[in-house]
This record gives sequence, structure tokens and C-alpha cells, in this order.
Amino acid sequence: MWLRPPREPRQTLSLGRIVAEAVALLDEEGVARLTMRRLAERLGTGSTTLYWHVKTKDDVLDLALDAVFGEVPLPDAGGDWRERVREVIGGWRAALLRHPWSATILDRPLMGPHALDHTEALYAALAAAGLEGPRLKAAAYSLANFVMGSVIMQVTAEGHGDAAAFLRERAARYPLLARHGLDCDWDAAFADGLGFLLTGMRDGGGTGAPT
Amino acid sequence: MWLRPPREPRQTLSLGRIVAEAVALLDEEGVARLTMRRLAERLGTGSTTLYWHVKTKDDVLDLALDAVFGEVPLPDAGGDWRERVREVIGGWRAALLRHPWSATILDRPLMGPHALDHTEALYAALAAAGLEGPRLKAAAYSLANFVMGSVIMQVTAEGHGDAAAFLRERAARYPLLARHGLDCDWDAAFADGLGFLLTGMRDGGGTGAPT
DNA sequence: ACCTGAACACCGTTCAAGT
DNA sequence: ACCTGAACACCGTTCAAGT
Repeated sequence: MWLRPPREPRQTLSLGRIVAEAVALLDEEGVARLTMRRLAERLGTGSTTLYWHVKTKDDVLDLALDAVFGEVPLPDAGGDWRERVREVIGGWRAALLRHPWSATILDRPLMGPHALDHTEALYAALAAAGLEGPRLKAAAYSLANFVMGSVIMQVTAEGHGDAAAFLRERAARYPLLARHGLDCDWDAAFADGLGFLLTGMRDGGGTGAPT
Repeated sequence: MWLRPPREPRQTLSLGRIVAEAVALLDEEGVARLTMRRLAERLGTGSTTLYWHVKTKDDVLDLALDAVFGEVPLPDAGGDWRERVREVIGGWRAALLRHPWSATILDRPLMGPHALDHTEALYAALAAAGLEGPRLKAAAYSLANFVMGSVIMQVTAEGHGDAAAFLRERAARYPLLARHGLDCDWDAAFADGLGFLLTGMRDGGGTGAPT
């Protein structure tokens, strides 16, 4: 008895533990290192064991992404609707930027419980502003597209080398880009864009049909 | 001589041929099937041969994505600036939607010559509207984010099962989503959102600072 | 119900070698 | 300059088998 190795007090595996470890792995090592084998290793199991808890590696990614949305607190109702929208959308942005790998992973349905809770909250904030029908839908759609796009653009820009220097060398061909593409204040650009959308969806804009 | 196999009149390999074949492969078989081996097979070479023309598989993806931008005609200057912006942004959207795999690939720097030409054209259209400085930048940023987000959202929504039915079952928990998340008219939603942005960036919106 | 190991059919990439 | 083959160090996933 005493000579036997002291029976690893390792917690039993569970979906929750798998997802938490996946997020940690993604944070620490990046998306390319998320491997069923590597994940299992960090959990102290064989890779094939994961397949009892999860159907495929894609499941792990879906769950990890939803966990990011789970970090965002839901806004409380009431108050200025504009402020509430800024809170929801800003919350998404902050959470996604905290986990840059999520930008690489945004090309999958946001149908997890946390994502849905937040999307519903966004609709609620817009409905409180008096929007309804296709107009409400268009507003929610635009805002969601805008955040997703922002995060992806920022993460990829920050991740890949010195684009500014690259553009400066080509200032002759791309004068406007070279002048403005540099020294990004991402937060300000984001706030401005959000401002455009918010005032746009108040002041008509209607079906946006070309004239 | 006559008995020898008739010396494959196979065109010599070139970067152009590799990229064209990669786009065809992506269109026909999807992003998961883009493999250096599979690509080489379609080109009638060994997979390792590709590495003389290309440094890594990522290069192939970068080139394929830029080729998509290359399909979009550049807008001619002049005319209503709003119409011109709609032309550029709508052109991006159409081209990206024609190659749904591109949505999965948008998390990489859009620094290819075609992408840069179009981004410069977008800046030019906005500059023609009188925008300048950080305001111009914010406008371009918002528009680019919006298209990218739109394409990604639409492609993933269309690619993955019946989200509408899923939401209908959960109408109790997500009432607004269940009511509006269905029967999407993507084109209308896109046009509306673009309208929001265009009117927003004309009518002030300023730094979008919260009040 | 949960975990394991061996095995299958793949990957991207390197490199010495050929023409 | 361009192409080839063999080889390395990996992948996701299945499945029969164990407890």
C-alpha cells in the first residue's frame, strides 16, 4: 500500500475542465498549438480520452469561444439606450481582444448560450430605443458586423509585422493609405465608427437604397 | 522515339498557375481540402515542388485571397461619393461571397496589391466627400470592418445548419432573437447597415464619446 | 460511465539529389 | 533554375479493450 504511487489526486475529467484548459492553452500558446494531443497532455490524459466528452475538435473551439462571451457581464436594463448598446458592443470587443485567438475563430456560428444571451441583450437595448421589425434587425446586424470586423482587423494588424513601414515604402502608389494607415488609435477608431452607426440608425438611413 | 510517351505538354509550373489552381480548388472542394499535396496533385506535380515557388502554405492562402480582390473592378472617380463608396464596398462583398472560403481566411493582413488598390480607392472616395484626418480614417475603418463582418456572418450562417429552427425552440429564453433572427434578407440588411454608416459619417457622430 | 493504446490515413515542411 | 523522393515530426479520429 505505502509503496504504491500515491494515486494521483487528479480531478476527474469533465467538459468544464476541458474548456477551461483549452482557453488557457489558447491564451498561452496560440491557436496553432491547440491540438487534441497537446490539450490532453495538459489535462494529464490521453488524447483519445477527450473524445468521450467531445465529439470533435471543433466542439472544443465552439465551447472556448462561447466561454469568452461568458466573461462579459450582461448589461442591466434601463438608462440611455445608446449607452447600453455601447456597453454590450464594447464588452464584446474587450473580451475578444483579451483572447486574440478568438478573432481567428469568429467564422463559426455564435450559437452558444453566452453568445445568445448577449445577442438577445443587444436586441433588447435596440428595442428599448423604439426600433422594431427589419429596422431593429438591420441595426443589430450592423453593430454585430462592426465589432466582429473591428476585432479581426485589429488582431491581424497587430499580429503581423510592420505594415506601416511596408506602406511607407509604397507611398507613391498608395498615398492616402500611407498617410492614414499608420499610427492607429484603435480605440478611437472604434468609438468613432460606433458613433457613426448610432447616429445613422437614429437619423433615418432607411433602406439605404442607392439613389 | 515514337514509342516514348508523348512528353506531357504540361505547362511549366508558375506562381500564377499555382494561385489560379488554388482558387479553383478552394471553390470546388472547400478550404479543408486545400492541401499542398492535393494542390500539387491537381497541378500534376509533387507536393514538394510547390515549395520552390512558395515559401509556405500560408503564402498560397494570401495569394488566393488577394486574387479574389483582383476580381473587383476599381471604381472610376467622380460622381456621387456615396455611390462610389457603395460601389467599392458592395464589390468587395460580392467577390467575397462568390468565394465563401474567403470568409474563413479574412483573419490575415490584406496587404496584397489588389487589396491595397481597393483600400486606396475607398480612401479616395471618402476623401472626395471632404473627409480628412482621423475622421477619414475612422470612416474607412468602419466601412471595412462592416463588410468583413457582414461576409463572415453571412457565410457562417448559411454554412451551418438550421439556426432558425434552433432559435424557434428556444423562443422562451431568446424572444427577440427568435422573432428576428429568422428569414434573413442579407442583401437588405447589408444595404441598411451601409446606409446607417453613410448617414452617420455625414451627420457628425464626431469622436463618438459616451455622454 | 469513463478511460486507454494501438492504429489509420492523413498533414506541412526539409533536404539531399537529380536535370 | 527548376523539379523529385524519401523522410521527419506531427495531425484528427476510430475502435477494440479495459475498469
